[in-house]
Amino acid sequence: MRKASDRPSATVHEVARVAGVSAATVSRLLNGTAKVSEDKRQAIEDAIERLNYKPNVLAQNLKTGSSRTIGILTQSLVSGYFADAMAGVDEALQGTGYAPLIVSGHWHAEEEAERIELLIARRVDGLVILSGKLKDEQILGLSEQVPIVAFGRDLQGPRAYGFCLDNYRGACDAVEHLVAHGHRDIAFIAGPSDHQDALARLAGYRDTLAKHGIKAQRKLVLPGDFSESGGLQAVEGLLASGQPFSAIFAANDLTAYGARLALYRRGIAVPDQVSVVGFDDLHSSMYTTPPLTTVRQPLFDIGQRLGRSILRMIRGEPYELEAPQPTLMVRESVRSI
Amino acid sequence: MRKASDRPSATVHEVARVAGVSAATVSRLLNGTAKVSEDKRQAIEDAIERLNYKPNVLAQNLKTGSSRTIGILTQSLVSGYFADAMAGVDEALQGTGYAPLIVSGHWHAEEEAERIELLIARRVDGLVILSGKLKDEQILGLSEQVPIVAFGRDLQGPRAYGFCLDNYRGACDAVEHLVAHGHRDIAFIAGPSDHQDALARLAGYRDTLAKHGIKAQRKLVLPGDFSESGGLQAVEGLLASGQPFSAIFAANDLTAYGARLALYRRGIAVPDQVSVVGFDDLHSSMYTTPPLTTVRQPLFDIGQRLGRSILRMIRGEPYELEAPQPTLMVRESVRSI
DNA sequence: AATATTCATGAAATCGATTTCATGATATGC
DNA sequence: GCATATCATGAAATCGATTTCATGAATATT
Repeated sequence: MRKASDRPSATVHEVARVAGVSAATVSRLLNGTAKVSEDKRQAIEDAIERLNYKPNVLAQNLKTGSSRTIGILTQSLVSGYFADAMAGVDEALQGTGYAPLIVSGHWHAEEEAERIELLIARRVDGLVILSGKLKDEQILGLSEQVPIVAFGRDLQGPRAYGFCLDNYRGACDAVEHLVAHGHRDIAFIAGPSDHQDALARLAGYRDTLAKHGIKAQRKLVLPGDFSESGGLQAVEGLLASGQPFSAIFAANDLTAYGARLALYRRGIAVPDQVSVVGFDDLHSSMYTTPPLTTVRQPLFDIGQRLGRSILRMIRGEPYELEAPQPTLMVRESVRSI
Repeated sequence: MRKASDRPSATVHEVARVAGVSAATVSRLLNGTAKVSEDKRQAIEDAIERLNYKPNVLAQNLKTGSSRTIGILTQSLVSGYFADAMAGVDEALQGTGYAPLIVSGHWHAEEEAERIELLIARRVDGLVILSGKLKDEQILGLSEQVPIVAFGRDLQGPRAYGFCLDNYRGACDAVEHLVAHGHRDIAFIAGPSDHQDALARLAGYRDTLAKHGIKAQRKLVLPGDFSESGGLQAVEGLLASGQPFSAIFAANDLTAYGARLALYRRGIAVPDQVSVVGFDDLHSSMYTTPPLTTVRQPLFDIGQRLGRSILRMIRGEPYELEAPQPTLMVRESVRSI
């Protein structure tokens, strides 16, 4: 089914020769840069058809100085959290002629800087940064070379713009929910102490307890690391400490999964004996047993906004600025006492 | 902290002028294409340092006709299954100068073909295909334009090579495990009926039952679609049918999650009343309650092999051919009866 | 009808590297 | 000591598009 003409790699010049015009005219027609007469248009289109001409993107890139590529810096390729955001960016890029170039920094500032260097060397037209450990000034500096939008940091510069989800508010909502269900001995499994989001969630937890006149128990705040094993260990520690508690607020869903498993292992029923609330709303949280009540981050939506914004920024158009809001997804892991 | 010389975009010619040599010599030094005398080497390196010269990748791409890019066709950007494989490919590409360009076909042949077209237009040097609905002949055809390695299909061509995991064997192992634990009424929740892997798993299920002289009950084979909701509905249907069963083998982990939730909703304990086995071994399967016994596909490893193989193929070197084996991960969702 | 504009078009320059080809300078062989 | 082979090097061509600039034709203006 393969016509001889299927062989690609005809050039503008060949097309021009066959159509009896100059290469300039072909280019003009293709890019709509200038009007070309009807008869030549026809001739050129015929030639293109006949030769199965496809412009050489590499040559276009060189000439225009742009790779029609958007760099995405994520922190993990296997995290459902980041995957959602990346899918959003991808969606926003669909049909625009831009393709995403994805690299991972693995939560390591040096590696991030290195990967971004690579992206810039490849002449990405814009950069989407998802969280990470780079300092704001570094990003601002980088933005002199390439426009940047970021999630997970508050940035504002001529060519850099970043926003955070309101983690504090999300945490408040979660704890309010537990308090409203009669819980007062609420444990919190924290995230990494050098992580902005984790800190905001901790603050929301503390302030909400205080607001309701609940004394904060030191022993109820457990260290964690945003991973399942961290959650598991935290709960094992909590159980071992003998400190009474009726609910757990985990700094993220993975932590909640681990906590859930630790309770299961000890034969403690969720939510009948202990209630659990997470943060993030990963896909799988809808299908845990029981389905997890958690604070939703609309990551796909965030990704889309980032994608649209970076395109706007590249084109010099104004871009949107409102940060999305977290919402509490009430499912089945919390019970009134 | 930004020196004036930090401004990039010096060219070979500027470097050549500053170093008092020709552009050709600079290129030769940088690529090691030919020997250059010690004094010139020194001069060139000084000039590069002084001008903060970075080769323009876009120009290199045009001249060499390669983009130093590997296309990855996945079926979903948010699936933990594919994410693992992509991470493996990424890992294999690390430090080789090749970057991955990821597109998703969403299990839709036309979309796959379209995206691949895009990748080829971008002059990817190689293509990694993860599963999908394209026909083998289509892939073979594509491989005339670009070397291809694929997972999830058996391919063998001059510039195309694909392998599958032994899904049949994995399914046999799973069912053997259940039988060995005394189960005879084993339900199977299938995958999409147009999916090669799903069919192989079904065959493994049937054959293993037969091998043990267990009569296959039609009502014990439920339709599914590789998703949680499919698993949930399947079990609801099974329960409604009144057909007795003591174990469920789900065609993949997501299905198992859904099945698990359906049982939970009816107050049926896993594994005490019903045992469950999955397939894939997603990360989260280690932290479900109970942790899921499942057949592991070493997807990261597979991704690495794919990445290494495509690089080899591009360079014209011989590449590895052995397919990886599935292994049963025994955890806590199966109990003897 | 004569001049001023507008307009479509092609030739050639350009983007920034790599590579061929020619050349003059060494090194080697007899 | 002369011819030949080897070698480092630079000038120029090349990859395949886009874009500037010049030009002659067509149209508008008075």
